[in-house]
Amino acid sequence: MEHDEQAVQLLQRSSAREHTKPCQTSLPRTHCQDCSLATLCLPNSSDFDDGGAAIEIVKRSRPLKRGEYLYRQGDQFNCVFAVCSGALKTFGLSDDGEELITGFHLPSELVGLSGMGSNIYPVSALALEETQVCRIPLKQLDEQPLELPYLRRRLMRCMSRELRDNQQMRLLLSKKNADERIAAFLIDLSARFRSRDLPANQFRLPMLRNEIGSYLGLAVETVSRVFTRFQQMRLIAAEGKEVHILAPLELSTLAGWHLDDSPI
Amino acid sequence: MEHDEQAVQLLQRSSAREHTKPCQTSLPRTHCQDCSLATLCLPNSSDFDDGGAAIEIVKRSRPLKRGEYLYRQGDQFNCVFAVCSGALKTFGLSDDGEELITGFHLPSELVGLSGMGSNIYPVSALALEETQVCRIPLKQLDEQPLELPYLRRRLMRCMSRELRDNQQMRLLLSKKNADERIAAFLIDLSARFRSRDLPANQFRLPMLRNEIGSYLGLAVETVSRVFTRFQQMRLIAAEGKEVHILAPLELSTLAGWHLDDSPI
DNA sequence: CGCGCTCTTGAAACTCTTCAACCTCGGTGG
DNA sequence: CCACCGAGGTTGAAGAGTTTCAAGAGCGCG
Repeated sequence: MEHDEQAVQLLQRSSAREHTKPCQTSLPRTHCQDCSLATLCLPNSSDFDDGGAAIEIVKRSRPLKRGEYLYRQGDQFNCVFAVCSGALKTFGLSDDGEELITGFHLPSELVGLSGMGSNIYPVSALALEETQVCRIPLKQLDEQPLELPYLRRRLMRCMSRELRDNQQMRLLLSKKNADERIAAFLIDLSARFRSRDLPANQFRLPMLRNEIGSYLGLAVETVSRVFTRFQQMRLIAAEGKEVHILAPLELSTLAGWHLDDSPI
Repeated sequence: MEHDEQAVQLLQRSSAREHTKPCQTSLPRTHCQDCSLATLCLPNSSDFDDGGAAIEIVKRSRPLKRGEYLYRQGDQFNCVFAVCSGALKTFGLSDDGEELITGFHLPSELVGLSGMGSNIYPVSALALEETQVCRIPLKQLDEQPLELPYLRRRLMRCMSRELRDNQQMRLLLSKKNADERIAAFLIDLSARFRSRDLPANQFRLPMLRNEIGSYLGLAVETVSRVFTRFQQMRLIAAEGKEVHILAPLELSTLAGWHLDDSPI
């Protein structure tokens, strides 16, 4: 597992007209405009009053292998990342060295926002599978005020969104039992797949059972038991990481989302 | 309990030279410069490159009485608030109508950030005691990009801070037992009092036991039992809401903060 | 092929919640 | 002035849910 600076080695991005020779890693030159996630990663493209400036500073990194770090807890904060493909987890370490997962990040989602206000990343980010990200270099927003109103707003909105998600997770962790937590977790994942126009009721979990447990504040064994119980109840069909949601409505009811389901 | 719009009735702020006649509510005219919390609420005043513009838009509201709402869950997002005096709690409602507390807000701290990216406040904010706030009208940061770099940065930093605090709370809720939660809660409060140059080891809790429980994901009875146990262990002395921390170090150890204690 | 990791399952142990009772205190009204 | 009342707080005992410990099955990979 390499460290951030090596791991995220940036490509030289070719400008629109300029034709550069292929670099060693032979990665595709990319533009946000070409990206299949553009509408998700940069929503409201009508809002593009930066004249393309925002896009110019976003660069795609070389792919991360499974188990590779995007950044580590304590690293100097450089930039925020948008996931292009694959999946990441962010986590910190507890006193006894146990890994405590704070989030999973799928394509079209941003990673690293929590480091924004300070000099360092407060958690580590690691690839759960072959993963590609786009790097949004911000240095310190403090020292170098962004002159890109569009991107700034987008970041603001994402942070606010993450704040609300976090609060909802806190409610989940304080008040919900194991069944409700797993149900909510599956429904949440389902919605995130749907937002990418992927099958919402049939997907592959990018994380292990024990990672689900760490995220939801449950022991692995409990996660496993709940999965088994859900299958007996015909709510889901699961085979390893492959999951079919058989009864989405019942599952949603079980999850019992209440505060604000609507992401606005 | 009144609604936001009535509750937060703004004063006309007098300009520096202009002498206006007292208004009916006879509240003191205030400036950020005069505020005892200025260095906390607006840290790094050397950084004041807005030429005072940021300060101009901040207005102090009339005091809220205990039990009065600052805003309600679902209200349209108008502004962020800085607490001047008193204390607030923010909370949502669960399916069964139970109140779920997401945070306590003491003087010098901001309230309402989680509504920033959307049109509405995702939680309610209510005064735990006589409370005064300063209103920072932002409308929608989206539509009306702030031209106040200093204030914008301050908000950014606060959101990021809140993100990290939230993640730490999630760790607390997933992994810590009742003793550890209460210890962490007291240590956190202690630090927040200290940052205002108030006694860090002797303070009055602005919230009820059941509110502590709601915040920490514990039953009231559990909170009460832990308080009793801590007193038997001579970690604290508590009489109602009045708390003395007798053994700050032991309490910190018990709390076992690990991820990032340093607020940067 | 076997080793290790993941996942599953069972039984015991433990923590926290729930239910119920009681206490204290401050406010209110007789 | 005192009794009453309700809210907040404390304490005990029973019960539920989850963790922990232990063992075994499945599976991929060197």
